[in-house]
Amino acid sequence: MVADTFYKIFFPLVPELPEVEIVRRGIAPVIVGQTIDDVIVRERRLRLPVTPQLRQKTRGQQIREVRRRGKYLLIDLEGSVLIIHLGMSGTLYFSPKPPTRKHEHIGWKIGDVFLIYNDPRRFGCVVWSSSAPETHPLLCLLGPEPLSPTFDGIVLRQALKNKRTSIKTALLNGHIVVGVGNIYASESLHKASIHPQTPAHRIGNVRSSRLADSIKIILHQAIDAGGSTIRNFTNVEQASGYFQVQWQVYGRGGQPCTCGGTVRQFKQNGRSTYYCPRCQR
DNA sequence: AAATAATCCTGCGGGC
DNA sequence: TGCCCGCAGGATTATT
Repeated sequence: MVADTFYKIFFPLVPELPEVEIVRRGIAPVIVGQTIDDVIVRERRLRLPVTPQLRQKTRGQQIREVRRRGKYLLIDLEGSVLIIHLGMSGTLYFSPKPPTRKHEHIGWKIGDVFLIYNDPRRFGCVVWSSSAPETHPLLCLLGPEPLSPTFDGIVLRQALKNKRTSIKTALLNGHIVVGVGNIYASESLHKASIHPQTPAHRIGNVRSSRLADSIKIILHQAIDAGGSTIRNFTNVEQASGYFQVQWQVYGRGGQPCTCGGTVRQFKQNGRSTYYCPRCQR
């Protein structure tokens, strides 16, 4: 039973893999095994239009499992699946009331609570699919999971060796690896001491191995920081510790790096990149 | 064919 | 105080 107060998980960051994983861990224990009693759709104009099937095909369905693929959340039903992406401003949280507030686009009535999809910028999507999510157009071309044991320096080097674009741009494209967005790309490259403008094919075996390890460590740290404070999504106060995560370079232009250098900011493909010119080569 | 630019959208903060 | 502008970025589409 969720308390009758309005609780909302708010991420100050754009949801990347760790944030989606934390959402997954937060909602799974509450909804797995439960039945979707009803679906309220208030706004269909998301990145992909919300279809009538989202309500028609899922009412009365039991929730079997909650999985994650990259930045996509997968809610398995009985022979079908909900594919949810939080875009840049999406949040999922529980409320005792149906969705009525601004940007509360979708609400699932599950037992005595509502799971609310809130997304001010509407860059996210909520899709119902009757086929296996792995074959869905949204997911079928995605690269490897960075936290999978099969993702390592060898795999990364192989994927980078024919790419002439910069390593930072390569990390963001979803084909080399999934789940790494603008923030964790900068952080991972800093940890691996790699300059963000390095051509991808110039990253050899040694640095590929270091980068793969760095990505895993950075993502795990973020998940642990959130996961250790957000036990479930019924108490927003417990989330405060998550906000205290300190990035090494992201958002710190002009400030000192731990190496004694000064963090710099510049644009790559319209996206802000942060790095330290002293320790990243 | 691959790399880059434009696009969607709202909230927020700076400047005046 | 309020308005305008720029900025923020995930993923798709269009263009070079």
